[in-house]
Amino acid sequence: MKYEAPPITCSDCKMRDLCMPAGLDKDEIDRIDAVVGGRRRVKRGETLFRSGDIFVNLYAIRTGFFKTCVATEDGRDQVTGFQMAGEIMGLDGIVNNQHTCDAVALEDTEICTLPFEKIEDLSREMTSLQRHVHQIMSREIVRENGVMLLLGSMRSDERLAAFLLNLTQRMQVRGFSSSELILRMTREEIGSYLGLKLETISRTFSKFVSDGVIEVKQRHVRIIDTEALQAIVNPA
Amino acid sequence: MKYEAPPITCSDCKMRDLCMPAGLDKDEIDRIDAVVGGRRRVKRGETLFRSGDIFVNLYAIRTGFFKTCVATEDGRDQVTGFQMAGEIMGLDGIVNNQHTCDAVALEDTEICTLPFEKIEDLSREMTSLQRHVHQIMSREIVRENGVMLLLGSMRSDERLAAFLLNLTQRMQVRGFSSSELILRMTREEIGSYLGLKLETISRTFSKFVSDGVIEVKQRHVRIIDTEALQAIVNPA
DNA sequence: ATTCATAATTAACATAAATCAAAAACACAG
DNA sequence: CTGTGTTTTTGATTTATGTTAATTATGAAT
Repeated sequence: MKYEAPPITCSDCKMRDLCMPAGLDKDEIDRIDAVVGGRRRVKRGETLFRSGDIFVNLYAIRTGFFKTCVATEDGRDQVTGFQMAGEIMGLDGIVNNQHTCDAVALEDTEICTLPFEKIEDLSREMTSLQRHVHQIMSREIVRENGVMLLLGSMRSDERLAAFLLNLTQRMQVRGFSSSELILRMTREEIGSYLGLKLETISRTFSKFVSDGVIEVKQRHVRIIDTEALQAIVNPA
Repeated sequence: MKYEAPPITCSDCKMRDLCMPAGLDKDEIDRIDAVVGGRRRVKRGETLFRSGDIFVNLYAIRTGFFKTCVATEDGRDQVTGFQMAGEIMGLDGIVNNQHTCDAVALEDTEICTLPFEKIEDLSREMTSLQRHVHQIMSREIVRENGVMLLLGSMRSDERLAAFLLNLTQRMQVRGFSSSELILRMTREEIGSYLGLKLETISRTFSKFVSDGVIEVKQRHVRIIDTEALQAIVNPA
């Protein structure tokens, strides 16, 4: 089957340092490898899980970009995050055995399925894994705290600058350029995440361009002046 | 010492159902009791932990109300939550062994100290505790998703209505009236949490009063028409 | 009781961002 | 290459919320 993901193991995976605990020995890696339920592709626009689905697995992204969104009953929705390779999705489902958000692929992706019960079983035996699971969840809590700060007390230009810096930082950790950026999401999705309308995103991009802080060509963004962006986020 | 908290154990604690796993036998309760590091009072205005503090403990609230806030470098800050009896604080500290928010008592409180290493040790042996810790963290993630939805896509009256309903629901779980409410926080703190200014909170309260939805006398709020509040949050 | 500090209300006015609208740029199927 | 739908940009206008300011309530301290 041409579209099956290659049968790669965690030991071979370049994202290992991001989604697994650091400093494991060979045996420990194999034990984690054994709980990974499967790897599969999710194509652009497809949904990995959606609100209301029974929770069984966490998912690690091997390649590609996702968004997660929550919705009100009357149909408004809110992007709650953009996830990239090495990040874990599905933590929202643990508390009530049911997902409370949708995870949608923003480009063709490959994901690893992590049956949560098995993760729990193994993390009772492996302190490093237990610690890692706790850290992943805590990291998500801290991230969301930051988004609350952004949504609750920043202006539109501060929000967009913070967003761009966050993306480049995460890309840099993954070995990509910290000044060159290809956005996987629309202006509307960025706006939803930042609590703004797409027109405001577009206008703010234009303003940054005319101020010489970035260059924008479609979804391709080049950061010209990182310090200026930082100064926008954090006016001295 | 008059101001020492009484040496109450989890077995005696009325909040047990909220902060502990359900359905434990006597022995299991005792084992959890043994890891609780201590109980102490934190008075109104005092800080339980603050951003930058080394993370050692989680804290369970026995009585009283807290707020948590994060801050930008340039001094703006954002209330990220209001916590009440039975809720757990400090999860933000796990990921980097350092707290990233401040926890401030909004009235005189009693808290239980939960040394996190001991929690981790015990939860490797007690599946129910392990599961419980995961649920608490996941619940916090889901809560913050909800706040993001509120901050990112609701109007001021919708935000305040949602806030009031959330508070009454949580009070009701604790055996209090679902229509009678004493706010422990100022208008400014509510505003910070909801991404609004205190004047907007005050105006919106006044509007709700003149619409006959609530009665407000200082920090005392009486919900007259719950359905109307729900309709504001979720316009059909 | 009186004073002082903090909190809350209310009004008038300013502004950032939303809304409405139109055009341009682009992606892609045929 | 051509037509069609989506995404993006930009401008004109409106509006929700912020800002400023003055007044009143409340509670704590003496």
